[in-house]
Amino acid sequence: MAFRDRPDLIGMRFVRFHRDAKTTFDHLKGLLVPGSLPPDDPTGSLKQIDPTPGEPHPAPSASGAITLGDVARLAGVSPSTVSRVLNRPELVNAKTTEAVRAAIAETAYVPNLLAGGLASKRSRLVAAIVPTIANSIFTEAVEALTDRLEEAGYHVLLGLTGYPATREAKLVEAILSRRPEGVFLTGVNHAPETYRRLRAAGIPVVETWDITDNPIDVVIGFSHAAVGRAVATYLTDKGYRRLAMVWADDERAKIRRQGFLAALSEKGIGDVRTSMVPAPGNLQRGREGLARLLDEPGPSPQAVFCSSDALAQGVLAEAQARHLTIPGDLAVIGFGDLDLAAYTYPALTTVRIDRHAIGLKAAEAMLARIDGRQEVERTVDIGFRLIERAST
Amino acid sequence: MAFRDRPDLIGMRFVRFHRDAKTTFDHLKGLLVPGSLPPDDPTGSLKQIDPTPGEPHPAPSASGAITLGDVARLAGVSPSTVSRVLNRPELVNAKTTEAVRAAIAETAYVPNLLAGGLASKRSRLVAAIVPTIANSIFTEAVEALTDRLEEAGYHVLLGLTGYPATREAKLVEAILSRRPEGVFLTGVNHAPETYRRLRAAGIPVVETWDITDNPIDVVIGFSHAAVGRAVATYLTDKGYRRLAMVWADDERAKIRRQGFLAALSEKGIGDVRTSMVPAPGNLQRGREGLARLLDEPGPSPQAVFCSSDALAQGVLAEAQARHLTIPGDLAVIGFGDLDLAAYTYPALTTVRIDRHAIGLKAAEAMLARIDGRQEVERTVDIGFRLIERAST
DNA sequence: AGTGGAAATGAAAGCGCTTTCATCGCCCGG
DNA sequence: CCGGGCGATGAAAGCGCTTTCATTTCCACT
Repeated sequence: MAFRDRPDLIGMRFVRFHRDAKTTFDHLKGLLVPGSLPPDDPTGSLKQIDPTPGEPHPAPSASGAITLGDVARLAGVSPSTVSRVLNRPELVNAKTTEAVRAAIAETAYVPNLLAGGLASKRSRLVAAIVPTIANSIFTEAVEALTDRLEEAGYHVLLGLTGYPATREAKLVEAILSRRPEGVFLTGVNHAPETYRRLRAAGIPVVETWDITDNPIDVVIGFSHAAVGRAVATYLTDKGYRRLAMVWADDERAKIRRQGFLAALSEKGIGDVRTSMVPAPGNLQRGREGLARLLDEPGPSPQAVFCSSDALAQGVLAEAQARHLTIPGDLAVIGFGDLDLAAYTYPALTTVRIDRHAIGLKAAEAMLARIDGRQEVERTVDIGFRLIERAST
Repeated sequence: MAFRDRPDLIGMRFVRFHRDAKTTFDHLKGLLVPGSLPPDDPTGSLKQIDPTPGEPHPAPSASGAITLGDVARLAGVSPSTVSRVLNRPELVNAKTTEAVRAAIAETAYVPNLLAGGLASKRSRLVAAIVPTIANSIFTEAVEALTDRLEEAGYHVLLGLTGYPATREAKLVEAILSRRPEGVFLTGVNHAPETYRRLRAAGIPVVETWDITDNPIDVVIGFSHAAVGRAVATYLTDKGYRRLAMVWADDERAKIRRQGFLAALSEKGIGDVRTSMVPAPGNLQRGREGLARLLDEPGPSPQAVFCSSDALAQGVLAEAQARHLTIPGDLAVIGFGDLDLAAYTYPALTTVRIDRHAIGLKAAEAMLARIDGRQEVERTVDIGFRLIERAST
């Protein structure tokens, strides 16, 4: 209470300005580029190799950075040999390899993958394009993708499209100029322009988090309509009749909702109220969503289906704030099976998606494609599982 | 109950194999490279420009992809002019620009930034190195960084070091070969090797999530010790005496803990039990942590300080499961002010960090450095705020 | 009409690698 | 003792851009 007025408990902000020479790198231009020797060692061994006229190997790079040519001269071999040591060591004699490695260590050489990628036409880069990573269901897939590709010597370029994916088309265009060797996409609906560019790029494209019979290349996901139907069946089998939804209507949630409503109407349940909230769903919006539902006139629902676990958590919180017992007064079911779902109180019934598998399989599919392997599953349904817990 | 045995509610897995020609890209090698014409248009207008002997501009690229030279020939200008249109349009006559843009559109030209970066020594790449992004406190900073840098024409390379940051050194090494123009790092403690390489790279380096007087370059964060002290003061001022901790002891949490304990012992409170759990903290570990604390013999704590909100959420859940009233039986305070903290039941008292600001300021600092701007704040303490809610 | 200077463009030399192709020893079998 | 073949290495030609520097063009003014 009075605490908010206690400035001593508030972290102090302090900021320092340094205006000395170390503050910018201007004075180091062309000197402290990657791999160069420390400035306090102007007589480093490299400099002592005087590139006399007739010297067979390349002169030191003009820019001052250590290049593969510098390493080659120090090791007394040709640049091609250094390149081989780095990329195809099995082609090089053990003694030579050793000499080259010593030269690399001595010069603190850092290869330039921009140059390497240009020459070899292999960027060893993969783009991951997702709506958001902030407390999102996508992060685990991106993390699995990154980890697996890292092992294989690839790096991941992160592209964030926002929710809804308004920036996707421009992002894909921009990122293709990096010549990625693969693209990880979220969802299966993309701008026509995006399709064109991606097909023209001729690289593996993995669409995820949904399923389609007509993928650009590979799709790894599951049927959102089937999720909706499964939840409908589950809730009606449990005897719930007055149903409602708290829903953040992103593209894929929309399909879950349609599946849910279609299955319900087959069972003669037609009056399902939906409390729509903006995507992405979070705890706050879940609370607000349920509040709106309960404050409206009409019979109160027996069960609420939420488009995400985050929303469901909010629904749980709001229900508790209103002293409703769960599932007695209100049953709640979420979607996603976030880590927390098993540990909310009461534990949350939800739909589990193997998010890690999506990222991992995407990585494997890309690597297989890049290897030119013939048999790649084009449509992978990783399925889902309804996890029953205490909230229903 | 019986539901787990209802296979019809379980998402079916299905997998299809396609073995037709479209399954791999082998047959397209050198054809469908980025920017090439669609294969069903073999008489594309480009092909009709017969590169007769004496043709002043470059012949079509051997690899088949559309290059800047192809665009130049079609537009009837030199490659340098096309390059200018793309990078410094203010230097080019309006009519010429128009002709070049038309040629770019017609050829669906996609610039090659590997080549551009090599020639200009500007990769327009920034590396973001964080322990994890899976439901983590770091994602918002990475997202803000990515968004801001995207605007400026940069892309972000994502590097995941794991928890603890065992892979950081190797990751930094690998990623420097991409010649990033800046590096975003988590924490202020790094391997000596990492320091060396980063300094040698001569690029802006922003360390985050902590503070130090001796940053590699720029540090943007806050004092974890001060957080610990502030929480200690707050809890004791509220009258709590029997205190405990549920703690995931990562590098920075360790410092918060020390600050907390030091401030308490100054107040004569020395017997603070800590329930340690593995990092990263999550809801499950929070529950387990509190359970261990309560099941041990001895007086039960009046208040628990958790190293993260995720953990605090678990503590809340476990307390509820045990029918403890909060804060009457047990007060709970977290750290991080995740979105959900305001909406748990009861709402969680916690410490707010402006995560978004960390990413944004990091981006701004890098861009300022890259621009060669002189005055860059080397040490930025973004502070923190203790947010009092219902759980204490 | 002539001229100076700015604006616009082109020529050419790389950026730092990879990769093909050629060359050079060297060992083994005949 | 000689030729074939293989393992190991080097020479050189790019990869597709950017960026000086030089040249041409175009005006505004005298």
